[in-house]
Amino acid sequence: MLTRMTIEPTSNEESALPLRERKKLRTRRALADTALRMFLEQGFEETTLDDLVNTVEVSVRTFFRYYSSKEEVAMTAENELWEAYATEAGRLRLTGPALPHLRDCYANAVRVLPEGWTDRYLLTRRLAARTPALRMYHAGTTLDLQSRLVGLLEEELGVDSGQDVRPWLAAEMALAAVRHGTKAWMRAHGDRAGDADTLIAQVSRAFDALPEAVALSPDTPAGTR
Amino acid sequence: MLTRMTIEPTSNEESALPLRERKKLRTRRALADTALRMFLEQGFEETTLDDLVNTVEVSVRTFFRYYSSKEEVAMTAENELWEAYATEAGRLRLTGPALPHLRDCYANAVRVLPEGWTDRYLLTRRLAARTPALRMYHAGTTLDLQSRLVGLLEEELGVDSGQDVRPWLAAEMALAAVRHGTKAWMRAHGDRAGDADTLIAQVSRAFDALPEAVALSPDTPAGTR
DNA sequence: AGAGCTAATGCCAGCCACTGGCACTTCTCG
DNA sequence: CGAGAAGTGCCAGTGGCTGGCATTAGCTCT
Repeated sequence: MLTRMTIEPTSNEESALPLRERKKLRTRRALADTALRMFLEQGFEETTLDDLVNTVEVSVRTFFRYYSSKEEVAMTAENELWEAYATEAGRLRLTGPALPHLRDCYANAVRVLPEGWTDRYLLTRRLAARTPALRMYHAGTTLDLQSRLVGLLEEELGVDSGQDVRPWLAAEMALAAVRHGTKAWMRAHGDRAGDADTLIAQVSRAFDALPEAVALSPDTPAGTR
Repeated sequence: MLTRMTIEPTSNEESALPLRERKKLRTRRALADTALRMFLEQGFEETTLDDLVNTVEVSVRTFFRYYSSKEEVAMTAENELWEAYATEAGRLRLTGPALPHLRDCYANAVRVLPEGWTDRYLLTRRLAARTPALRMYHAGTTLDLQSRLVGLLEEELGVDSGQDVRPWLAAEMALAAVRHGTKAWMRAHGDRAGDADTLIAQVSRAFDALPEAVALSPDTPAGTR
């Protein structure tokens, strides 16, 4: 249907793609959006894959051509963030200390994400917070990201991550800051939508708390929130 | 239970237990040992649960009364370590800086583990290193441990982990040090058995590298291995 | 020593996530 | 428009995991 489109009709958005690609994108999004909605409404375990694919009206087989697991489709929004984070981190040169750099890369990544992402992300995190299987999956996916960050640090610093634990430790710290900054962000939002700037602020705050955390001791009580 | 047993027969080992308990323990160990062996020989994915339970000669149903997943039985040795670590951390008072304290608790935990544990652990880690599903599972189980450590830090430091990210960050750092110290330990052992002291040494080294990792920067190249 | 209790096990039937193979439809491009 | 490719659906199957119930085996008490 609608074969030509030579004159570029509306040409709005990213939909200047061939028809087939647009349909794929629609299916992909329908799956992720419906999954998130259904999982939030009836629970992750309680919603079967059949429920989901029947609602979206695709076959199970097709679902698995888009997403490799039930967990993955639930965490789409987060995976988009990881993708953006890795891209940003690979794009910028490292000129100063590694952790502030990774902090800024995170901020850029969040800003790069499309309109409306923040809301989906908040919902995704809320779902994950009450679903053990998704917390597990989350922990797993950060392993990939971690390796990628180490690869970049290794390159920029000219160290060998096979010999030097520090790049690994730094990457772990960055991800820890992201995780717990995000948690603080979620806590701050009772149920109204969160905004990207607050997210960035909370995560940055967590990054900045890293040095205090290393030195954490009964003698030095006070600190950032 | 254990009504009489007044004369204490052989009384060797921990097997001064009632017969039924001893059988359970034997089944439990047979499952873990056989699983580890089979997974290493033919691969984790390639070995079905049926293979395992047929070899040990128990029913599938019984298997799941001992272990809650295929992953768990594979990682038994590591779970013993987490258990010991949490126990040690809960046992000792925190008098100085948190991270050195957690480092020492880890060392104690390793020393508390029974004879022969180190070998099983090395094999377990080797298996995990080549099995994505187990790396995922590993990442998941550390979440539990992390919460427990935070609970303890919270108590000792009198801070509210709901308001203060630092205990979370410190716990993450401790686990990061454990993970990458362990990795270094495994690298050091081509294929001969590793010993507990070297493990402790490598993990302690990683703990001590944490401050350097926070400060990691192109300007400060050198550092611990 | 034997009866009665309870814990542990085995068997069966089933759910659900996930996969390979093949036929069929739908878009694309020359 | 027609050929080839890309995407989809159906089907049958595997494997991890669970609930329910009958059966067995260790424990306890007299």
